[in-house]
Amino acid sequence: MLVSFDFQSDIPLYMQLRNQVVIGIAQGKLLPGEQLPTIRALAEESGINMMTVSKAYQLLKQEGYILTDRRSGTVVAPRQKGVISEETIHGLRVLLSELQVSGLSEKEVLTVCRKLYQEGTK
Amino acid sequence: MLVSFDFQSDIPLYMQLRNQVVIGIAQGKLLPGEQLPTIRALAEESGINMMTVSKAYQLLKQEGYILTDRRSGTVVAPRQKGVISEETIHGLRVLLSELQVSGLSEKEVLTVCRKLYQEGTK
Amino acid sequence: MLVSFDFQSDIPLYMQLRNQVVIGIAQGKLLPGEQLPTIRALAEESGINMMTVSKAYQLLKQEGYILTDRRSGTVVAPRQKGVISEETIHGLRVLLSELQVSGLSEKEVLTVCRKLYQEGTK
Amino acid sequence: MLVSFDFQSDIPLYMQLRNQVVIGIAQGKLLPGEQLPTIRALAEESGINMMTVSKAYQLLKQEGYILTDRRSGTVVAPRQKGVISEETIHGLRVLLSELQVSGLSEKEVLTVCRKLYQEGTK
DNA sequence: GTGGTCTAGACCACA
DNA sequence: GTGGTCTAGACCACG
Repeated sequence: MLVSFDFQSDIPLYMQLRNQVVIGIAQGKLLPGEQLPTIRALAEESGINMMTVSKAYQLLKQEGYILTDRRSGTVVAPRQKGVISEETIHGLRVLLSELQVSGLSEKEVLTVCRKLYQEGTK
Repeated sequence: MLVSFDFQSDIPLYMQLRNQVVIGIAQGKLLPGEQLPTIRALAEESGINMMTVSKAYQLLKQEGYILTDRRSGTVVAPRQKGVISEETIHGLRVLLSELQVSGLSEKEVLTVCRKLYQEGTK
Repeated sequence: MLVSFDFQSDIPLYMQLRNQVVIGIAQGKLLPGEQLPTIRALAEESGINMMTVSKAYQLLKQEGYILTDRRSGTVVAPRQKGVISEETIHGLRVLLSELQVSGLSEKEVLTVCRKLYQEGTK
Repeated sequence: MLVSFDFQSDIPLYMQLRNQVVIGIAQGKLLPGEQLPTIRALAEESGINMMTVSKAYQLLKQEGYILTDRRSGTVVAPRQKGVISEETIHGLRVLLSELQVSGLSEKEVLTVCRKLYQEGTK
């Protein structure tokens, strides 16, 4: 699991990190129970501030993606059926609208989504 | 075409407006050539500032969703096959990962996407 | 001499008209003494407001490109060595800087300028 | 890098600032990677509003001249061959036509352009 | 009456 | 301390 950052992006660094962890879990690169790097380690190796890493970890914890284990530090949470947040659905609605307005048919859009989902299964 | 804002959301107002216009175009509630409310009118009826509306309009213009005719104000741009931006794909990858980690199967995810796309066709 | 307008441009219509007349004179499509269409005629055939045409004509007159002849209406002024305005030089400096920053060498920039100048001699 | 504004000019302040930055980059007074003054600092020292500076910076960012690094603020973008915009060429055509109508020969015009380009190389 | 520009403040998210 | 966002006004260019 490698993390990388685009310092010019308009997405905050802590959110970029959070997104990479979520994608990593989906792709199976991060397995339930697997230990995440310590805040200090991750901050040092990627050149970002410890507070930024901390903020990302806190968010991920709150969203249920990771949890703090007393013995082994921060680990990936066991998979469990979670609720789909309203924000996720709303974000999806916006992005799918963008694709639709760009001229993609329903079939084409579903093909894109299937491809992206399967990327997640790799 | 009605607009509404969530003043508690962490999504900036101008982006909320931009998103509603994009969704409106996808849903056919805003037709190509149709005139959008003037900046002042929209600002007044929705209780947000003129410059905030202006910012949203400028973003939409830059993205090719609308254009301002020097004679007739701001109108919805004619539909044309556009390029899919890298950001759209990246955002989609993140959201689909969230769904996947929440335990949704490929089939279920595609069902959600189809439903949302068809909402756009209404 | 045909005029055409881009109603979506950020250049005002009266300035677009003014520019087309200047280019037309440079290209020899408008000869000294040649009569320009009346304000009303030009406005009607091109679908813009009479006030807009009037504003362009007034600007062109003030800049010495055209003059009002008592007998024949508005005509192209006789060519004469004019002063180069400070704004022209400043505008040129900005545009040449843009080309330079885009990576064009002095030779390439001069080639572009020569080509554009010779277009004017057609 | 000093900035100065002509408050009587009909060129908007944000555009005057944008132009000065472009010229500064061309002249090598602003080097790739060099940090630009913060929005607040520039606004204060030049007596214009923060939002006006912000608007100029956003335009420059969009045009690829500068970029904002989430850690180190706003810096000059690394030079790279860019595309020449259609507007630049059109603007050049207008200005060269003005020179031509003023009576400058091709040789004289190219001399002017060479001089201005080399000013940029200083 | 339209959009564009600008001001002088304020608050917040980010790092 | 940085840029991003927002407000409530104002003035102007354009058509």
